[in-house]
Parts: sequence; C-alpha cells; structure tokens
Amino acid sequence: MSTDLPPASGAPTLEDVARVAGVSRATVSRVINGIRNVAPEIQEAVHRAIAATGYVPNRAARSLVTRRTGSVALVVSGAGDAKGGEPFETRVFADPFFGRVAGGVVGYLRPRSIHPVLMLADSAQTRDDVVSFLRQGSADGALVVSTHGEDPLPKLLVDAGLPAVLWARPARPIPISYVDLAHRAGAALAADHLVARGCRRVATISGPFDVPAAQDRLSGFQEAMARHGHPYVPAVEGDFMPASGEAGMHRLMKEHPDIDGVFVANDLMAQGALLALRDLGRRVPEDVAVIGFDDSPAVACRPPLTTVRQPMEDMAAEMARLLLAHIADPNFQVTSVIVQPTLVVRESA
Amino acid sequence: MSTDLPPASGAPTLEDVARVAGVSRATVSRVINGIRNVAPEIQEAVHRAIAATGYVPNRAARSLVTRRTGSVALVVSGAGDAKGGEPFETRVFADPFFGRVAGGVVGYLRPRSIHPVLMLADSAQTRDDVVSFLRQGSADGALVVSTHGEDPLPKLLVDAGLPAVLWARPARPIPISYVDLAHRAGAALAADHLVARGCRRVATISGPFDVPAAQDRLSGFQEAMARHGHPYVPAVEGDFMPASGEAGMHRLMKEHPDIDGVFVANDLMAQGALLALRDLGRRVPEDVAVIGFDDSPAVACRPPLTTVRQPMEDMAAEMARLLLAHIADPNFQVTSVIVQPTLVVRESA
DNA sequence: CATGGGGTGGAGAGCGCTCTCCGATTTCGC
DNA sequence: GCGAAATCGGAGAGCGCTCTCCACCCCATG
Repeated sequence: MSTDLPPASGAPTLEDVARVAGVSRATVSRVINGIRNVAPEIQEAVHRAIAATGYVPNRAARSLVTRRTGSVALVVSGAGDAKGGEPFETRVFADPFFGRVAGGVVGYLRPRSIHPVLMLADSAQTRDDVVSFLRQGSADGALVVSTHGEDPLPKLLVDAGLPAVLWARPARPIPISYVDLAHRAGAALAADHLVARGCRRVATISGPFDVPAAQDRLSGFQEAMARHGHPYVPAVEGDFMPASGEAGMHRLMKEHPDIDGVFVANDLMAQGALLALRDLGRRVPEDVAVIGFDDSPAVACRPPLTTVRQPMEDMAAEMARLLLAHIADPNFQVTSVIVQPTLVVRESA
Repeated sequence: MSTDLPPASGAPTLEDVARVAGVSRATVSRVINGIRNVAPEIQEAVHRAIAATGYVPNRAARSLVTRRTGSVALVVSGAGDAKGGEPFETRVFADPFFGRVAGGVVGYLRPRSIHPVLMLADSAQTRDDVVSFLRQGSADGALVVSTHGEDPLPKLLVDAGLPAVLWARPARPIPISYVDLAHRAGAALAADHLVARGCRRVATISGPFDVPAAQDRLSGFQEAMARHGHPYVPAVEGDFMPASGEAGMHRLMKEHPDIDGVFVANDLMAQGALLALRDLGRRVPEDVAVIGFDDSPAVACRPPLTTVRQPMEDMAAEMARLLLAHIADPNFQVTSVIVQPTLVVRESA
C-alpha cells in the first residue's frame, strides 16, 4: 500500500487519504465515522494513512451534508439601552453570574466536543442576528440567558422552530424548555433561618422588579415571614449591583433603625449591605444578621456570608443537556427543570 | 415575475430565490455579496424574492468554498492539574479578568459579524483539540489568553501556521503577535506614588512567579523603589486570589510591623489585603497605603482602591483587530502592541 | 452444483454555495 | 455604419464530505 504522492497541495482531503490507503473515499469516511463493518486490516491501513497525511476532516463540508455543526449559541439577552453608561458586553461579562453559567455550560459541552459560540442580544437587530445565525446553520441550538423577564428573544426562537433552552422561566408562558431555581423556597429558607436565630425586625433588599426571579425571591420571603407572624416586611429595590445593596441598606436603616435581620436578593448586593452596616457601626451578625443569595465563590465578605446557594454550574449543565436532547430529537418534550436551593450557613447570620 | 412555486421543502436555497426572482443562482449570489454590477431592477427583484422566501444563506456551504467561517476561537489556556479542587472552567470564568477580556473581544468582533467560540485548553489533549478545531476550518484564527507563561499552545499554533494573537508576551520568544501591558511602567507608577505620599517602609504582594506579568510587576516595582533609595522591598508571593492577598498581608505585617505602604499585584489580592489590614486595626491609607493593579470595576473595596489601570477591554479589542488583520493577510507582519497603564488615585493611597 | 444471503468495498449523486469563464446585449469610437 | 469595448447575466465546475445504492465475494443451504 501507500503507493504514491502525498497530498497534492493545501490541506489533505478524504480523497488524499483514500489514495494513500489504497481504498475509496467512502471507506475512509466509514472508518472515521465508525459506521458499518470495515475489515480490521483496512481500518489499520486507513489510520496509518490519516496519520501519514495529517488529515483533519473539514467541518464545513461535513456540516453541509449532516446538517449539524457541533456548536451551540450561548446567548446573553437583555436590554442594551439601559441607564448605565457601560456597553452591554462590559456589564454582562463583569457579572460573576455569567461566568458561572458559562463555566457550567462549558463543563458539560466540552467532553462532548460541542463548542459554545458567545452571542449578545441587546436590540431588535441583534436578536434577529441570533435567529439568522441559527437559521444559517451556524449553530445547532441556543442556550439563552435573559437579563429581563420580558425578553422577546425566546419567542422568536420558538416561532422559528429552533432548538433552545432558557435560563429561568420566561415572564409569559411560551412552549420552551428552561431550567430554573425554586426561588420562593430559597427565600423561605432565609426567612426561616432569620426567625430561628431570633430576629424580630426583618427587612429585605430585592432585585429589580422586572426580573421574575427577583419578584419570586421577594414575595417568597414576604410570604414565609407572614407565616412566621410578620405580615409586614420593609423592602427596598436594588439592581443586583453592590452599590445598590449599600444604598438600600442605608435607606433601610434610616427608615427602620431597629432592623436586626436582612435578606438580600443576591450576594453582590449583600456585599454592599455589609459595607453599609459597617459604616453605620452595626455589628454583623450580632446587631444585624445578613443573608445573601447565590453563593458566589467570587464574592469575599466580612464576615463570611450566610447565603442561599444556587447551584448555577449544575443548572447551566442541565440546560446544555436539555438542549442537546432537543437537538438530537426534534420531538423531545418541552421540559422545565426546577432546582432546589440550599442554605449555606456561615457567619453573617 | 415571481411566476411559481415557493421553495420546495426545508429551508429555501439560492436556487429557490433564483427561481422566484426569475434569474440565475449566480445573479442572486452576486447581489447578496455585492460583487460586480447588477442592474438595479434585477437587484430589486432579487431582494423581493429573498424577502418572499425568507432565504438565509447556508453558512457551511459558503464556508466550504470561501474557506472562511466568520468565527474565531477565544481560548483560555492554562494548567488544568493545578492544586485547587475546582475544575478549570469554573476557575477561569469566575475570574473577572476573563470577563473583561471577553467583553473587549466581543465588543470589537460583534459589529463585524464575527463570533467568538469559547474554548479551554488545559491539557495536551485539549490543546490538540484547539489546533484541530482551527485546522478543520471551524474558526479562522485564535485569540489566546494563557494563564501561565510557559504555555505550549502558542508554539503549536505557530508551527501549524494558524493565525493567532496572544494576550501577553510568551515566556520564550516565538514569532507570534501579542498585546501586552507595560507592567514595569505600571509598577513604577505605584512606586512613585507611594514614595510621593511619604511612605518610608514599602512592601509588595506579587503574583505567581511563573507568570511573566507578575514577575515584571515585581521587578519593575523593586527597581523603581531602588531608584527612590529603597533597595530592599519585602515581598511575598500570592496567586492573584483574594485569600492569598489576605494571607500575604498578614505575613508582611507580622514580619515588618512598621510597613506603611503596599503595592499589590492585582485588585483581587488588594481586596484581601484591605481585609487583613482592617482585621489588624490598621487604617488605610493613614497607617498603610495600598495600591492595587488592574482597576477591576467588579472589585468593590473599602476604602476605594487606588490602582494601576490596565485597559483590558481596549487591549482585548486590539488583539481582535490584530487577529483579523492576520486572517485577512497571511503575510501580515508579526506585531506586538504594548499598552501604557495609568494610575487611578482613589482613597486607599 | 445451483441458489440465496450476509458481509464489504466502490461508484456516484448530491449538500448549497461561489466564482470563473462565456456568451449576449448594449454602447461608443472613428 | 461597422467593429471593438464595455456591461451584465447564465452555465457549470467544483469545495470536501456523507450516504445510498450496487457489485462483488464467500460461505451456507437445498
């Protein structure tokens, strides 16, 4: 075998490998894709030829016929024209939340040789870009993380019949799979803990009201406190950023100086709240107990933060799993997975 | 015109559009790609046909003939078998550093309709995967961020003749374009500021010695201090994580209780150092002045951190720009861009 | 000894697009 | 008014791969 000339020019193709191995293109394709039986000695010869030529299959050509690309879009969708001066991409990636989701997705996809393509959708134009991207066959499906509940992208995807999985339940029900946390249960965990440790005057700093998760954490907390006999819980709205937690805490303490416990809707704001309490000379947890939400490893607090743990990496991996299922089987049942949070007790409460 | 049948089945193809518009495939291709002159009324007809059919060009087919994909790999390369228990993807994405780089890259690429594909290379296997990915024609080039100076990936890329641009100068010189910061100059800025504000006993917490940038910041700082008449600067090594900054600060203060100024090699560690100083009852900046490095917006400190600003987003955008240049012109000159840092004076020094 | 069937490899038809010729039509120069 | 140049659309050859036939060989069976 291996009679003749190495690849003519440019990258070696299947044809080249076939020639070197002394077999046909089809046979080489068979051994590469492991379909049907090929005599062992021929397989051997083909493998040698592949090694000899340094052959790598061309993705575009394969993709053209299989109608699969081996990549999925990882899209962060939100409003670009927000108040802040920073461009959307800067805000998105600065958020540890995104990092954890990306990490979870990559952790699941990587062993399966699927690659995520990063996309941002913050305007009608860019949302259409995402849809086009998928319709072009540039990716097999989309993993969508929306920063706001009213995001129109999920519906566009559903209408176009494209495989997609969402992070979190959409504001209005549409037939699409998603993975979400039991936010109310998490908030209740915090309420129970605060009450159990003896807090009598409890308040909360919530996330933006237009984010369903924030609403759920707020109302879940209020309901749980009501069950404990505290029908009124002072609440201020934050934006999930540290500065808003700080400002919110100041406002709360000014209006209700006797507060002895606070549930903050995420760790970033809790960090800000801690700073505010320190400035006000309140000890944590002796004077005021603080519970955060998320359990972000990146957020270092003083004292270490008691928080409701959201297993983001696992949830992200679950999204990826669902998406691959939808891609593999177009009739795969629309599914929603709700993950249960746990309370991580450290020192702040 | 528009005589007949809409697209046969499945997604409409060029052929379908051509039929509806009453022209040939080639003509439709021409108007889509804007090559050569096509009579205005025909262009008009083609556009109507495209709208009517809902045509979207197939990426794979186009890519097969143009040998371009319109995407680039964004690879984070480092050692997977590090001490820590966390998987590589978790550590990478938790780091605000990565987020800023990704933001800068996306900000530049997005308006140009190029999409970044996220890849992690933390073992020989995964490094080969990156090379294969590019050789397959799955991406037109690579943007590589290495967490360690001795990363073998850049050389693999160069040897394979693949377009690539690095974040930071490689440990040993290889012919590849990169974007880096003038670390020594940045460290000198910190030294000058510390001396100018009257610090007499200055120390530093450096990054890991196997990261060239950390070395440069350390030696740059030491040299600048020497110029100011302080030949000896106590130094401890950290790992760029907050906990190591905290531990390092404790060690420094124990061994040299009279320290009145510290230069910390990144903001995350500076945050830890600030915590340690507070625990030790030292006021910042009155007792000890602290200067960080990076100017990470995500790192909220008390007091606000004086730091050496590294314009990561701009640097990342520059990487992307260089990469596109290399892709467009294979003979594009290997280039290194060195960006000058600035000192951002806030309250900690 | 003829017939049938399972296992194996080859031939060849596309997948949807780009792009190079080429031919047809119009316009211009002398 | 005629040939040449300029303009513009079509035909068709691939790009590199997968996959469906189909031909073939070998062995078991009646």
